[in-house]
Amino acid sequence: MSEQETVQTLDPAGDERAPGAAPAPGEPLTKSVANRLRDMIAQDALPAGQRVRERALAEQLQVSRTPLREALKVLATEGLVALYPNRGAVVADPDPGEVRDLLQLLGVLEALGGELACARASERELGEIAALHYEMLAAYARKDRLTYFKVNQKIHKAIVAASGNDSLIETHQRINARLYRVRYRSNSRNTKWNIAIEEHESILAALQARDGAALSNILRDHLGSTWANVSETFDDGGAGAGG
Amino acid sequence: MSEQETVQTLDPAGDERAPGAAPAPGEPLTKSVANRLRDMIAQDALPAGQRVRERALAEQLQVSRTPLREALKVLATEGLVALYPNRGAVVADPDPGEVRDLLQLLGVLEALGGELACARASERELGEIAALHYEMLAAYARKDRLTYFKVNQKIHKAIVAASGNDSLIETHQRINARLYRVRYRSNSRNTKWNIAIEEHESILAALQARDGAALSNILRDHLGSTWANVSETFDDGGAGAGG
DNA sequence: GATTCGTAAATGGTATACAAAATGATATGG
DNA sequence: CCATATCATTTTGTATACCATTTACGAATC
Repeated sequence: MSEQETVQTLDPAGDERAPGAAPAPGEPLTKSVANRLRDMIAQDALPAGQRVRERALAEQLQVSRTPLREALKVLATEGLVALYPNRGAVVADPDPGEVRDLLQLLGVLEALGGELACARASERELGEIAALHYEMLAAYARKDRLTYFKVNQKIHKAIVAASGNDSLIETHQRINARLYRVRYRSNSRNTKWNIAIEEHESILAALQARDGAALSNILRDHLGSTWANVSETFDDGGAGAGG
Repeated sequence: MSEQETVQTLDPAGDERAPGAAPAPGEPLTKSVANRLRDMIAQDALPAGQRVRERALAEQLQVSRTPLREALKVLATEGLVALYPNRGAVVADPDPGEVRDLLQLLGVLEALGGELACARASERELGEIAALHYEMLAAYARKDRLTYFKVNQKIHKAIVAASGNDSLIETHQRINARLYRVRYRSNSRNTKWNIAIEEHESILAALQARDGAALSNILRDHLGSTWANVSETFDDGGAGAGG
């Protein structure tokens, strides 16, 4: 049997999906709950380090414990929560070392994505990335940190998406999700904003020149400077994730 | 902060764990079932493309449907099975394009692992990798393909483990698991065995010289030739070229 | 004879109930 | 006043029951 139809990956984690309770028809509750939990973690509705009470959360989400527990197992596999036997789930709270490791990993993923994108991206995809780049510059000119952050994420996602390597795209999305909260926090205190902008100019240039080797190196270094910013937030404010 | 204790990652997928029904005390059934399913998939007890019947499998494993379903959700997140809404689970059966993508991804993961290993591995770790290397040569001399395959896997795993980057180690393990079956099959028909051996000599040399840049490049190319072997096992001869 | 519609069996999705373990409080003894 | 042990409550783990959807099979019709 070779029916392929619409496969349920249980983890699309697409761009902007409607928050709240938007139940797609015929969609398993587990998937819907997993998506909602990811959003809640990303926007600190479920703060890092906080214990997750199944019954309370299930009631809040208007579902039974069964799909919630299945979703938690998925989130645990993705590294967004940690499971302790007989003691439930805790929202993941990566320490500096873990964040550094994740950024290092994300670096090589984006490096590969950029290299493949240079070789395989369509002109239309390159144009869209360029458009996002200028959107980002606009946000920078307005000192609109929130918009900058979101568009910045879109750019990196678009570059990897242009690689055409689905496994890479999914892995990148997953690692990125684990860093979302930390990077969001770091973004609001980023003191080296201009450096990031300069690097992005190089990124766009290499991409438009389809210089895969150059783009690959830039992207790795780019996340190196991201680490420089993020690590600062661990020094001063970050310590006690007040729980 | 800092109760770390024994965190349940739900996916250690350690080396050789006892097959059959080895119930660890106090271990959640979901985790145990997930491990058993991974083994069953790896050794074709659950053939690729086969539909998974929940009730039958649950009875076979002597558990109820609940932990089995939770385990299937985890395996789906790992890409080992695909879930179709209201139509159940199917063991993943990657097509050539997907295998090529996964190998490309695995390549950059091992490249990073090798680079970090050169910088951070202890002498003891290097010694163990060298020992495995000679074990592999022994299996090659005996034309013992099964032992060769297993030791080969151990070597690559050990290199990445020596990187010290836990997130990288876990991601590598996960991508590798998705390729295990295909590579196992390809191993039994590998016609370029000597080339792989030569490459492994270079790998060991670069590692012992702690030449991270060199090892990084070799490991990427190494999986390129792995693709050359694997693609032969697909009847149509493989679509598209490697990297 | 092929196709389509209807019905029945089977399968997956969700909720609930029960059992085991852990956490927290309280009381008691030092 | 503090430490410890015991007990009640809470919470997780697992199994089972119920419902919705899908799928297979057969009959009727074109």
